[in-house]
Amino acid sequence: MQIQNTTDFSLKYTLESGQSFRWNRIDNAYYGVVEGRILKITQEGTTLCVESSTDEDEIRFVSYLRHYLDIGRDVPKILAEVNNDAYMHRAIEKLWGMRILNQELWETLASFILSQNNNVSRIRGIIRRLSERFGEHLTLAGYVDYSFPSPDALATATNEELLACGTGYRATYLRDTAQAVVSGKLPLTAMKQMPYSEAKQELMRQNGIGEKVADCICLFSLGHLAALPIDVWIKRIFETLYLRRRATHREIREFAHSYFGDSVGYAQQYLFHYVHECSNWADAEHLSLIETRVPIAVGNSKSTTK
DNA sequence: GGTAGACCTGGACGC
DNA sequence: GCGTCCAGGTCTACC
Repeated sequence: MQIQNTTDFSLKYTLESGQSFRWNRIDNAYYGVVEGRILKITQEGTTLCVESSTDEDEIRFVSYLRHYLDIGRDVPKILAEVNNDAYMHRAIEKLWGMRILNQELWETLASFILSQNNNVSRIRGIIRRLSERFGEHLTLAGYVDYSFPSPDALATATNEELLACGTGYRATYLRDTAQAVVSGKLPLTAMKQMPYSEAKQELMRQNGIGEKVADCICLFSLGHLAALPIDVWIKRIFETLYLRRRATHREIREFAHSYFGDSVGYAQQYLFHYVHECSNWADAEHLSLIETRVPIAVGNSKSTTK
Protein backbone atom coordinates (compact mmCIF):
# COMPACT_ATOMS: atom_id res chain seq x y z
CA MET A 1 0.00 0.00 0.00
CA GLN A 2 1.29 3.48 -0.81
CA ILE A 3 0.66 7.01 0.43
CA GLN A 4 1.55 9.46 -2.33
CA ASN A 5 2.47 13.15 -2.22
CA THR A 6 3.76 13.25 1.36
CA THR A 7 5.54 16.54 0.84
CA ASP A 8 7.41 18.29 3.66
CA PHE A 9 7.56 15.01 5.58
CA SER A 10 10.49 13.07 7.06
CA LEU A 11 9.76 9.57 8.30
CA LYS A 12 13.20 9.37 9.94
CA TYR A 13 12.92 12.53 12.02
CA THR A 14 9.27 11.91 12.85
CA LEU A 15 9.86 8.40 14.20
CA GLU A 16 13.28 8.99 15.78
CA SER A 17 12.55 12.17 17.75
CA GLY A 18 11.56 10.56 21.05
CA GLN A 19 7.78 10.95 20.85
CA SER A 20 7.10 7.23 20.39
CA PHE A 21 8.82 4.24 21.96
CA ARG A 22 7.57 1.50 19.60
CA TRP A 23 9.52 2.06 16.35
CA ASN A 24 12.64 0.18 15.25
CA ARG A 25 14.70 0.91 12.17
CA ILE A 26 15.97 -2.11 10.24
CA ASP A 27 17.98 -1.05 7.18
CA ASN A 28 15.78 1.58 5.49
CA ALA A 29 12.48 0.38 6.95
CA TYR A 30 10.70 1.33 10.18
CA TYR A 31 8.82 -1.40 12.05
CA GLY A 32 6.39 -0.42 14.79
CA VAL A 33 3.27 -1.51 16.61
CA VAL A 34 0.32 0.84 16.15
CA GLU A 35 -3.06 0.02 17.67
CA GLY A 36 -2.75 -3.76 17.60
CA ARG A 37 -0.90 -4.29 14.32
CA ILE A 38 2.70 -4.25 13.14
CA LEU A 39 3.43 -1.67 10.47
CA LYS A 40 6.45 -1.57 8.19
CA ILE A 41 6.98 1.83 6.56
CA THR A 42 9.60 3.00 4.09
CA GLN A 43 9.93 6.41 2.47
CA GLU A 44 11.02 6.95 -1.14
CA GLY A 45 10.91 10.66 -1.90
CA THR A 46 7.33 11.80 -1.39
CA THR A 47 5.91 8.26 -1.32
CA LEU A 48 5.41 6.12 1.77
CA CYS A 49 5.22 2.33 1.28
CA VAL A 50 3.29 0.67 4.10
CA GLU A 51 2.74 -3.00 5.03
CA SER A 52 0.46 -4.10 7.86
CA SER A 53 0.19 -7.36 9.79
CA THR A 54 -3.61 -7.14 9.54
CA ASP A 55 -5.97 -6.82 6.57
CA GLU A 56 -6.86 -3.17 6.06
CA ASP A 57 -9.48 -1.28 4.09
CA GLU A 58 -7.18 0.85 1.93
CA ILE A 59 -9.12 4.12 1.97
CA ARG A 60 -9.74 4.08 5.74
CA PHE A 61 -6.21 2.90 6.47
CA VAL A 62 -4.53 5.61 4.41
CA SER A 63 -6.74 8.20 6.07
CA TYR A 64 -5.85 6.79 9.50
CA LEU A 65 -2.12 6.84 8.75
CA ARG A 66 -2.22 10.38 7.40
CA HIS A 67 -3.73 11.45 10.72
CA TYR A 68 -1.29 9.33 12.80
CA LEU A 69 1.73 10.80 10.97
CA ASP A 70 0.21 14.32 10.99
CA ILE A 71 0.58 14.50 7.21
CA GLY A 72 -2.66 16.42 6.72
CA ARG A 73 -1.57 19.41 8.78
CA ASP A 74 -0.02 22.52 7.18
CA VAL A 75 3.23 22.14 9.12
CA PRO A 76 5.27 24.51 6.88
CA LYS A 77 2.84 27.27 7.91
CA ILE A 78 3.32 26.41 11.60
CA LEU A 79 7.10 26.36 11.21
CA ALA A 80 7.01 29.75 9.49
CA GLU A 81 5.15 31.09 12.55
CA VAL A 82 7.76 29.83 15.06
CA ASN A 83 10.78 30.62 12.86
CA ASN A 84 11.66 33.65 14.99
CA ASP A 85 15.47 33.59 15.07
CA ALA A 86 18.46 32.10 13.26
CA TYR A 87 18.81 29.34 15.85
CA MET A 88 15.29 28.05 15.30
CA HIS A 89 15.80 28.56 11.56
CA ARG A 90 18.78 26.20 11.67
CA ALA A 91 16.85 23.59 13.67
CA ILE A 92 13.94 23.73 11.24
CA GLU A 93 16.24 23.39 8.22
CA LYS A 94 18.12 20.45 9.71
CA LEU A 95 15.01 18.57 10.78
CA TRP A 96 12.75 19.63 7.92
CA GLY A 97 9.76 17.31 7.64
CA MET A 98 9.60 16.22 11.29
CA ARG A 99 5.98 15.95 12.40
CA ILE A 100 4.30 15.46 15.76
CA LEU A 101 2.48 12.11 15.84
CA ASN A 102 -1.16 11.67 16.85
CA GLN A 103 -0.82 8.50 18.92
CA GLU A 104 -3.44 6.33 20.58
CA LEU A 105 -4.44 7.91 23.90
CA TRP A 106 -4.22 4.97 26.32
CA GLU A 107 -0.82 3.81 25.05
CA THR A 108 0.55 7.37 25.15
CA LEU A 109 -0.81 7.91 28.66
CA ALA A 110 0.70 4.69 30.01
CA SER A 111 4.00 5.10 28.14
CA PHE A 112 4.65 8.61 29.45
CA ILE A 113 3.81 7.56 33.03
CA LEU A 114 6.64 5.06 32.58
CA SER A 115 8.89 7.76 31.09
CA GLN A 116 9.14 9.73 34.32
CA ASN A 117 12.57 9.70 35.91
CA ASN A 118 13.68 7.41 33.09
CA ASN A 119 15.66 7.39 29.82
CA VAL A 120 14.47 6.35 26.36
CA SER A 121 16.28 3.00 26.11
CA ARG A 122 14.94 1.91 29.49
CA ILE A 123 11.41 3.07 28.66
CA ARG A 124 11.53 1.05 25.44
CA GLY A 125 12.68 -2.02 27.37
CA ILE A 126 9.92 -1.70 29.97
CA ILE A 127 7.23 -1.28 27.28
CA ARG A 128 8.63 -4.24 25.36
CA ARG A 129 8.48 -6.48 28.47
CA LEU A 130 4.99 -5.28 29.43
CA SER A 131 3.75 -5.94 25.89
CA GLU A 132 5.35 -9.40 25.81
CA ARG A 133 3.76 -10.26 29.15
CA PHE A 134 0.31 -8.66 28.74
CA GLY A 135 -0.12 -7.95 25.00
CA GLU A 136 -0.89 -10.05 21.93
CA HIS A 137 1.74 -11.80 19.83
CA LEU A 138 2.04 -10.20 16.36
CA THR A 139 4.13 -11.03 13.29
CA LEU A 140 4.83 -9.39 9.95
CA ALA A 141 7.10 -11.23 7.49
CA GLY A 142 9.23 -12.72 10.25
CA TYR A 143 9.28 -9.59 12.41
CA VAL A 144 7.81 -10.33 15.84
CA ASP A 145 6.34 -7.84 18.31
CA TYR A 146 3.45 -7.50 20.75
CA SER A 147 0.45 -5.20 21.03
CA PHE A 148 0.38 -2.67 23.87
CA PRO A 149 -1.48 -4.10 26.92
CA SER A 150 -5.09 -3.02 27.36
CA PRO A 151 -6.18 -1.01 30.42
CA ASP A 152 -7.99 -4.16 31.63
CA ALA A 153 -4.82 -6.23 31.47
CA LEU A 154 -2.78 -3.73 33.48
CA ALA A 155 -5.61 -2.97 35.93
CA THR A 156 -5.68 -6.61 37.01
CA ALA A 157 -1.91 -7.20 36.96
CA THR A 158 -0.21 -7.75 40.30
CA ASN A 159 2.43 -5.38 41.61
CA GLU A 160 5.02 -8.18 41.35
CA GLU A 161 4.19 -8.77 37.68
CA LEU A 162 4.61 -5.08 36.87
CA LEU A 163 7.84 -4.83 38.87
CA ALA A 164 9.21 -7.85 36.98
CA CYS A 165 8.88 -5.78 33.78
CA GLY A 166 11.18 -3.13 35.27
CA THR A 167 8.58 -0.48 36.03
CA GLY A 168 10.02 0.23 39.49
CA TYR A 169 8.04 2.61 41.69
CA ARG A 170 5.96 3.58 38.61
CA ALA A 171 4.09 0.24 38.89
CA THR A 172 1.58 1.75 41.34
CA TYR A 173 0.99 4.79 39.12
CA LEU A 174 0.48 2.55 36.07
CA ARG A 175 -1.96 0.15 37.72
CA ASP A 176 -3.93 2.93 39.45
CA THR A 177 -4.26 4.77 36.13
CA ALA A 178 -5.36 1.59 34.32
CA GLN A 179 -8.00 1.04 37.01
CA ALA A 180 -9.16 4.66 36.67
CA VAL A 181 -9.57 4.17 32.90
CA VAL A 182 -11.45 0.88 33.33
CA SER A 183 -13.80 2.37 35.95
CA GLY A 184 -14.42 5.48 33.85
CA LYS A 185 -12.96 7.77 36.52
CA LEU A 186 -10.43 8.88 33.89
CA PRO A 187 -12.71 9.40 30.83
CA LEU A 188 -10.45 8.93 27.80
CA THR A 189 -13.17 9.30 25.16
CA ALA A 190 -14.51 12.53 26.66
CA MET A 191 -10.96 13.85 27.06
CA LYS A 192 -10.49 13.83 23.28
CA GLN A 193 -13.17 16.54 23.00
CA MET A 194 -11.80 18.74 25.80
CA PRO A 195 -9.83 21.96 25.22
CA TYR A 196 -6.13 21.84 26.15
CA SER A 197 -6.30 23.26 29.67
CA GLU A 198 -9.27 21.11 30.66
CA ALA A 199 -7.68 17.89 29.34
CA LYS A 200 -4.42 18.72 31.11
CA GLN A 201 -6.15 19.34 34.45
CA GLU A 202 -8.13 16.11 34.06
CA LEU A 203 -4.90 14.17 33.49
CA MET A 204 -3.10 15.83 36.41
CA ARG A 205 -5.82 14.73 38.81
CA GLN A 206 -4.41 11.23 38.42
CA ASN A 207 -1.71 10.23 40.91
CA GLY A 208 1.62 9.86 39.05
CA ILE A 209 0.78 12.31 36.25
CA GLY A 210 2.45 15.68 36.73
CA GLU A 211 2.64 18.70 34.46
CA LYS A 212 5.31 17.32 32.11
CA VAL A 213 3.64 13.95 31.48
CA ALA A 214 0.24 15.63 31.05
CA ASP A 215 1.73 17.98 28.45
CA CYS A 216 3.37 15.05 26.60
CA ILE A 217 -0.01 13.32 26.39
CA CYS A 218 -1.74 16.52 25.24
CA LEU A 219 0.91 17.12 22.55
CA PHE A 220 1.65 13.60 21.27
CA SER A 221 -1.86 12.16 21.41
CA LEU A 222 -4.53 14.85 21.75
CA GLY A 223 -3.12 17.23 19.14
CA HIS A 224 -2.83 20.27 21.42
CA LEU A 225 0.07 22.20 19.89
CA ALA A 226 -0.03 24.74 22.73
CA ALA A 227 1.23 22.02 25.11
CA LEU A 228 4.84 22.50 26.23
CA PRO A 229 6.36 19.49 28.03
CA ILE A 230 9.18 20.95 30.14
CA ASP A 231 11.74 18.23 30.88
CA VAL A 232 15.33 18.85 31.98
CA TRP A 233 16.39 19.37 28.38
CA ILE A 234 13.73 21.94 27.51
CA LYS A 235 14.56 23.74 30.78
CA ARG A 236 18.26 23.66 29.88
CA ILE A 237 17.56 24.90 26.33
CA PHE A 238 15.43 27.87 27.37
CA GLU A 239 17.71 28.84 30.27
CA THR A 240 20.86 28.60 28.11
CA LEU A 241 19.66 29.98 24.79
CA TYR A 242 16.82 32.40 25.45
CA LEU A 243 16.64 33.54 29.08
CA ARG A 244 20.39 33.28 29.87
CA ARG A 245 19.66 32.64 33.58
CA ARG A 246 18.06 30.08 35.87
CA ALA A 247 14.29 30.13 35.53
CA THR A 248 11.25 28.44 37.01
CA HIS A 249 8.94 26.32 34.89
CA ARG A 250 6.35 29.06 35.06
CA GLU A 251 8.80 31.65 33.69
CA ILE A 252 9.87 29.29 30.87
CA ARG A 253 6.25 28.55 30.01
CA GLU A 254 5.29 32.25 29.91
CA PHE A 255 8.31 33.19 27.80
CA ALA A 256 7.88 30.28 25.37
CA HIS A 257 4.20 31.00 24.78
CA SER A 258 4.77 34.70 24.22
CA TYR A 259 7.78 34.05 21.94
CA PHE A 260 6.53 31.10 19.86
CA GLY A 261 2.75 31.50 20.13
CA ASP A 262 0.03 28.85 20.00
CA SER A 263 2.18 26.24 18.21
CA VAL A 264 4.90 26.23 20.87
CA GLY A 265 4.68 22.41 20.97
CA TYR A 266 6.14 22.19 17.46
CA ALA A 267 8.86 24.71 18.36
CA GLN A 268 9.94 22.70 21.43
CA GLN A 269 10.03 19.46 19.41
CA TYR A 270 12.41 20.98 16.86
CA LEU A 271 14.62 22.52 19.58
CA PHE A 272 14.60 19.32 21.67
CA HIS A 273 15.63 17.07 18.79
CA TYR A 274 18.13 19.58 17.37
CA VAL A 275 20.16 19.75 20.58
CA HIS A 276 20.20 15.95 20.77
CA GLU A 277 21.52 15.78 17.19
CA CYS A 278 24.07 18.56 17.66
CA SER A 279 26.73 18.16 20.39
CA ASN A 280 27.86 21.82 20.17
CA TRP A 281 24.31 23.19 20.46
CA ALA A 282 25.33 25.79 23.09
CA ASP A 283 28.70 27.00 21.76
CA ALA A 284 29.36 30.69 21.09
CA GLU A 285 28.48 30.44 17.41
CA HIS A 286 25.12 28.88 18.22
CA LEU A 287 24.38 31.39 20.99
CA SER A 288 24.98 34.27 18.59
CA LEU A 289 22.20 32.92 16.34
CA ILE A 290 19.50 33.70 18.89
CA GLU A 291 19.83 37.45 18.43
CA THR A 292 19.41 37.19 14.65
CA ARG A 293 15.87 37.48 13.38
CA VAL A 294 14.98 35.46 10.26
CA PRO A 295 12.33 37.06 8.07
CA ILE A 296 12.72 34.56 5.21
CA ALA A 297 10.46 31.52 4.96
CA VAL A 298 12.14 28.14 5.22
CA GLY A 299 11.68 24.85 3.42
CA ASN A 300 10.39 26.12 0.09
CA SER A 301 13.43 24.86 -1.78
CA LYS A 302 13.12 21.23 -0.70
CA SER A 303 9.95 19.30 -0.26
CA THR A 304 11.19 16.19 1.58
CA THR A 305 14.03 14.71 3.49
CA LYS A 306 14.64 11.11 4.30
C1' DG B 1 5.03 29.41 44.93
C1' DG B 2 9.51 27.40 45.30
C1' DT B 3 12.93 23.84 46.96
C1' DA B 4 15.04 19.47 48.78
C1' DG B 5 14.96 14.68 49.18
C1' DA B 6 13.24 10.09 48.13
C1' DC B 7 11.86 6.87 44.69
C1' DC B 8 14.16 3.03 40.76
C1' DT B 9 17.40 1.02 37.65
C1' DG B 10 20.50 0.62 33.36
C1' DG B 11 24.66 2.27 31.71
C1' DA B 12 29.15 4.40 32.11
C1' DC B 13 33.18 4.62 34.53
C1' DG B 14 37.10 3.64 37.66
C1' DC B 15 39.46 0.31 40.34
C1' DG C 1 33.51 -8.39 38.93
C1' DC C 2 32.36 -4.83 42.06
C1' DG C 3 31.20 -0.27 43.75
C1' DT C 4 29.95 4.41 42.64
C1' DC C 5 27.83 7.93 40.10
C1' DC C 6 24.49 9.86 36.89
C1' DA C 7 20.10 10.61 34.49
C1' DG C 8 15.18 11.48 34.68
C1' DG C 9 9.59 13.33 36.62
C1' DT C 10 6.48 13.17 40.56
C1' DC C 11 5.22 13.33 45.24
C1' DT C 12 5.64 14.92 49.89
C1' DA C 13 7.21 17.82 53.43
C1' DC C 14 8.80 22.03 54.45
C1' DC C 15 9.86 27.06 54.12
